[in-house]
Amino acid sequence: MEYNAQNLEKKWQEYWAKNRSFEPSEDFTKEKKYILSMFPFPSGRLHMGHVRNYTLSDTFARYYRQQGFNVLHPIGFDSFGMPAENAAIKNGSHPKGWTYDNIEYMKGEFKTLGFSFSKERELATSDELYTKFEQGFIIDMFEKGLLYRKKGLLNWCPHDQTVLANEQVVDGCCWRCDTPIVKKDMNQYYFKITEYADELLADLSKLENGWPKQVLTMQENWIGKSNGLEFDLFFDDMSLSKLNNTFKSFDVFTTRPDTIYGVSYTALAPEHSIVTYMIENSLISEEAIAKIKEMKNTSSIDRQKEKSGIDLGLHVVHPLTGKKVPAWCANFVLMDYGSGAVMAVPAHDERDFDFAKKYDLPINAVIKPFDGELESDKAYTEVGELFNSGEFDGMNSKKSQYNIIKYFEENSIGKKTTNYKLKDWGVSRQRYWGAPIPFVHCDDCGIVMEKKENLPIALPQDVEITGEGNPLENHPTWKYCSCLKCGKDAIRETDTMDTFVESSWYFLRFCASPANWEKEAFSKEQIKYWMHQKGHEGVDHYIGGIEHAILHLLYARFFTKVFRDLGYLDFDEPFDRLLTQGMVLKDGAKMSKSKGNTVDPDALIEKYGADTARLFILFAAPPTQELEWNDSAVEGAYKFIKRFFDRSSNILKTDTIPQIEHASLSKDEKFARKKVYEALKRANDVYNEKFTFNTLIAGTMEAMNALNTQTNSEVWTEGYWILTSIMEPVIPHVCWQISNENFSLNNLSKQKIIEEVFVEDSVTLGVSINGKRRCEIEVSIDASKESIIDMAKEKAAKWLEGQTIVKEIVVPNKLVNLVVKG
RNA sequence: GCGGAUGUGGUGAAAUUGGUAUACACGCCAGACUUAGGAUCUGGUGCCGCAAGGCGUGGAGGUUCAAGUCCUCUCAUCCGCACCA
Repeated sequence: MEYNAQNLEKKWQEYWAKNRSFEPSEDFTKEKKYILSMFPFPSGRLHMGHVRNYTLSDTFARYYRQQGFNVLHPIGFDSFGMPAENAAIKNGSHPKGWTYDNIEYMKGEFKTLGFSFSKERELATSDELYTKFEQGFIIDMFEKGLLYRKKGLLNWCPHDQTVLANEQVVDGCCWRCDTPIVKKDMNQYYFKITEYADELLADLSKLENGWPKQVLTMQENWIGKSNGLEFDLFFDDMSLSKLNNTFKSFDVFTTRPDTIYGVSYTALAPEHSIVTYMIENSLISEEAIAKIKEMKNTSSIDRQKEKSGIDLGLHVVHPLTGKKVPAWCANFVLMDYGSGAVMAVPAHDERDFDFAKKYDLPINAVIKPFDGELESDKAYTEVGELFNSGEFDGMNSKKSQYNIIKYFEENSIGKKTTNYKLKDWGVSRQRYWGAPIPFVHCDDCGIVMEKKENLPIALPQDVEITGEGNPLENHPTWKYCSCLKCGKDAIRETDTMDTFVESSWYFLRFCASPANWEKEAFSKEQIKYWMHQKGHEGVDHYIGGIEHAILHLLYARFFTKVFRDLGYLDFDEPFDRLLTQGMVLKDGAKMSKSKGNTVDPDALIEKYGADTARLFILFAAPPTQELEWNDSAVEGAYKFIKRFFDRSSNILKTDTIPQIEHASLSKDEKFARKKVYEALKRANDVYNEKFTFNTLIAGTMEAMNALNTQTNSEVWTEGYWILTSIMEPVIPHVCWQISNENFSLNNLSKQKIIEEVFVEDSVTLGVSINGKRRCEIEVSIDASKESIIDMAKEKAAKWLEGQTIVKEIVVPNKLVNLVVKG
C-alpha cells in the first residue's frame, strides 16, 4: 500500500476523537503526569512557533500515556485582549465574534496536527464561566488587601489608549505596538506583588533543577533585591527657613554605606515632593523651574543620554561629620526607586562622578586600593581600605558596611533596609475586551465589592468599538447600577483586567473535572492530585517561549502563592519543570508576517501531512535551540516516513513481541537487534531527562538502516514492534497505522530492554600511539590485558619501530594507548 | 556596564559526560534503473596532499597516557537587564 498521509491521518484523528483517547481518568489512585504548553492567543491561525510548542508537549503526553500514567494534557485560549478590539476597529467586526471564530479555526488545526489534547477541558478565558470565577478571586484578593486602588503616575500607551504594567514597557515603549509610553496621573488598581517579593526571590532556589538558569536569572534581576542603609538627611537652618519649615529632612537609600564619609552632595529626583513644593512656591528661579519641567517631560530613554541638574540652593547636614552638603535636583535620580533621593559619592560612584565633574562639585575619596595609588580621573568602585572616615579608618570597605550600619542603628540615625526593583502590578486597563473588575463606586460607601452570587459581571454585547475612549465607559446603560451596601445610585467600574490575570491561573482551572465546571473553579482534591505528587509540586512539564520569562511566569508564581494564602491550595510553585523552546527561524531571522518569511502550517500539512511537520520540527534541532527552517530537510523527513511505512511490509502480523534466540542469529541480524534496543535505551533517556528528540530520531534511523541490511522477518518484526512504539509520540498517525495493521495496537506501551543483545563476543578497539589514533584491532570480549597489548603492538609495529614503550593503557571496550619515547 | 548562553564539516547537528571527533540528516559527487527525472536504489563525501603522511571542535596557553569535554586568559555572536543609588 502507498503511504497516503492525508487519508491515514484523518482516519486516526477521527478514531481518537470517537474513542475519547486523550481524556484524563478521574481515577486519582493512578500515577499522573500534567503536561502543559502555554496556551495561544486566538490570533487567527497557528504559526510555526505554536506547532513547535504543541508538538513538544504532545510528544511528552503520548510518551507518558504509553508508560501507563494518567496524563492531563489540556489546551485553551488566552482569548481576551487588544488584538480582538483592533480587528473590530479595522473590520467592523465584534471582538467576541472575531475571537470565537478564530478559536474554532485553530481547534481544527490542532486536530489536523494530531495533538492529543483533552477535548473536554478546552476553555477560552473570555468564557463567562471563566470570568465568573476570576472575578470571585479578585474579590477575595481585595478583601485580603492584595488588590488596592491608588492614584499614581502610570505608563500610558497613547496608541492603545490604555495603561501598561511596568513589565509591559520595553525600552520605554509599549510591548505590543512599540509606541513610546508617556506618564499619566490616574487611578489604577494594583496587585500587591511586592508583598511577595522576598518569597518570589527565595523560592527560585526550588526551581533550580527544573527551570533554565537564564529564566531564573532574569526573574532574580527583575525582582532586584538590594540591601543597604536608609537614613534621613536634615536641612540646615537657612534651608529650613527657605522651605518655610514645611520639610525638615528627606530620606535616602544607599547600598554603599562604606562610602558615607565621601558624600559631597545629595540629589533629588525631579518628581520629588520637595522639588515639587519649591516649584509650586517659586522658591527657585524661573529658569530652574523650566529646566526641571523639561527633565520631567523627557522620555526615560532620552533622560539616560546626558546627566543634568539644578542646584536647589539648599543644604543638608552630613549625619556623621556635621558638615554642610549641597542639595541638587538631578535627572538621573529615579522617583520610583527607594525614596527618590540619593547621597552622592563621586569618588566611588561613576554616576555621581560624572555629575560632579559636569557641575564642578567636590570629590572626596575615602577608599583606596590595598596596594597601588588611587587614580583621580575616575571613580574607584572596588573594595579597598577606608581613610578619611573617622573611627572606621583602616577597615576593609566591604566589611565596614556592617559596622557603619550598626553605628547608624545604635545612634538611631538610620537603619538597615531592603529595596526591590519590583513594583506592584498595575492591572486595570481602559479597554472593552477584558474581564470587568467587579466593583462599584458609591458616593457614600466608596469602592464596594460585587456580591459573589451576582457574578459574572459580564460584558455588554451591544458596544461600539471605535478606538476612541473606553467602550464600557461610553455604553448608555451598562455602568449604571445601585450600591450593594446602601442601595443608592452607583457607577460600575469600567476598567477591565490585564489579560495576564487570566493566564495566571488557567493551569489550575484545567485540573477541574468538567463534571463540576459550572459549580466551582476547581476543587482542592483535584488540584492536589494533578499539581502535587511524589514530592514534586506543580505542572510536570511546562513548555513555552522564553518571551514569557518574566511577565507570565512571574505573575503565575505570584497567583499560586496568593491562592495558597487564600487556602485554595497547599504548595508554593506552579511549574516543576520548565522547557523554553527556541525560536523558529527562516533565512536566519525570526519568522514573522512583516518580514514575509513565514511558513504556513496548514499548507505544510496539506502537502506532507502532520507527521512530517512534527518529525522535521523535532529532528532539526534540540528543543531549546533555535530552529532554522529548511525545505529540503522537510522533504527528507517526509521521505523517512515514507520509507518507514513502506518497509513495514517486512513485518509478520503478531499480537506479541517475537521471542528471538539471539545466539543463533547472523552478524547482521545481531547488529540490527542491537541498534533497535539502543534506540529504545536512548528513547527512555530522551523522554525522561534530556529532551533531545533529535537524537532519539537519529537512533531510530540508525536502527532502520541496520534492519535493512538483513532479511530475518522476526528481527524486522521485533524491530518495528519497538520502533513504532518509541516513534509514536513523534509521528503518531503512521505509527498507529502500522501498529494497527500488524500488532493490533498492542505494542504502543512500555517496552522492555533485553540486555543480551548488547553482549558481543568481540569488540573493536582503537590503537593510539601517544594519544594519536593509528589503527584498530578486533579482540574477543574476554581477552586478557596482556594479549590485547600484544595484539596492538603487532598491528602498530610500523609506528613503534625504534621507539621505547614507556606506558601501556587499556581502556576496556574502547582503546589501547601506547606511550612511546625515542 | 552587569547577567545568561553559544562557538564542531558546505548546512542542521551528534559525541555514552575525560577515552577511536564529525553519529543521523540535508546538500553535493558518482553509479544503477529509466524516453525522461525535481522519483527510487547503491556507493562516496572534514581539510591539505598523487601518496606516505600531516592538520583539524573560535584563538592562545595549561593539566593528563588521553581534552570538543577540565583549568587560565582571550576573541566573536546571540539574548536579557540597564543612571536601581
